[in-house]
Amino acid sequence: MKITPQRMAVLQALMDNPHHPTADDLIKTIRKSYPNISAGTVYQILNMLVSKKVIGKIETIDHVVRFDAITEKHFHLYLSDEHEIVDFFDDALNRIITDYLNKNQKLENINIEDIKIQIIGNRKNPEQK
Amino acid sequence: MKITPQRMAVLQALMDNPHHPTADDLIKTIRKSYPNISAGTVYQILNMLVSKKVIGKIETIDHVVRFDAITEKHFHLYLSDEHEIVDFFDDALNRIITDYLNKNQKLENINIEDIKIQIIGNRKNPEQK
DNA sequence: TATTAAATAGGAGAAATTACTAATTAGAAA
DNA sequence: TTTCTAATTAGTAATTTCTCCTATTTAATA
Repeated sequence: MKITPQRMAVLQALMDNPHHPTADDLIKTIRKSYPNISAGTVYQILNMLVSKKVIGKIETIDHVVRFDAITEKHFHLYLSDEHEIVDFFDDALNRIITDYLNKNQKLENINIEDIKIQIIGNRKNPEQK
Repeated sequence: MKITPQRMAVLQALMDNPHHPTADDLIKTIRKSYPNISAGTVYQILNMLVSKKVIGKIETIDHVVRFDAITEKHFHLYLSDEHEIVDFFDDALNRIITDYLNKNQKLENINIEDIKIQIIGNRKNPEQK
């Protein structure tokens, strides 16, 4: 995996943006300092980074693909009213679920690689963030 | 919500297919017996059924939108090698997670509407299904 | 039967993503 | 350094998936 200016720009742009940007968001950001980077290149780099597990690919409840620079294990809380994704870190929960599933007879023959949890909800008092 | 031949055909096709078909799969199936149903109509009906919670809309890890006739609460097990989605019913697990999250301080101000769990894995001995 | 509203077909169009190819670039070898 | 080779990229075309639009059809109502 070579280091190229395009790859650095994509990774930098994603690391600078904690709001789970879309491919298009990233293209627009990168083009401010790198006007003629190709959209195809950005898509290709994002896919490569995802396949190498350097970044994550997630999806909103309304089926928009977004990217995530945080690779530590975490869950996503989707605030549907606000169309916002909030990262949710909880090792204990992860352990509870993993242990539970590992003990499950039905999954005896399954090698569990990952568990994804999406919590869908909304703020009880939206006015006071 | 009127009963029309198109709506019946969409629902029937989805109920007859336990493999979480895509919209396109459904269109092809329905056209065998109903050659000139419009793709737009199928999409529109699927969306309506989803919004009325008659059916579910899910997504593979490779971001393909699929539909699911089963509306009981369940999780999805993605067998990535086989590109297959298996339904996974486990009320106990659902309760464990729900209780845990409801007790969580960080989610105090959040009204949890739904929890989606996707287990990603593969068979340990793929030859002997 | 006439009227009205809802639903559909069929095609155009939009958005996101991929495929392709020629040109460029990076790193290795000489 | 220069040359070579393979990987990478830009730019564009094409594809896929899905939505939008409108004329037509169908169904329900009076």
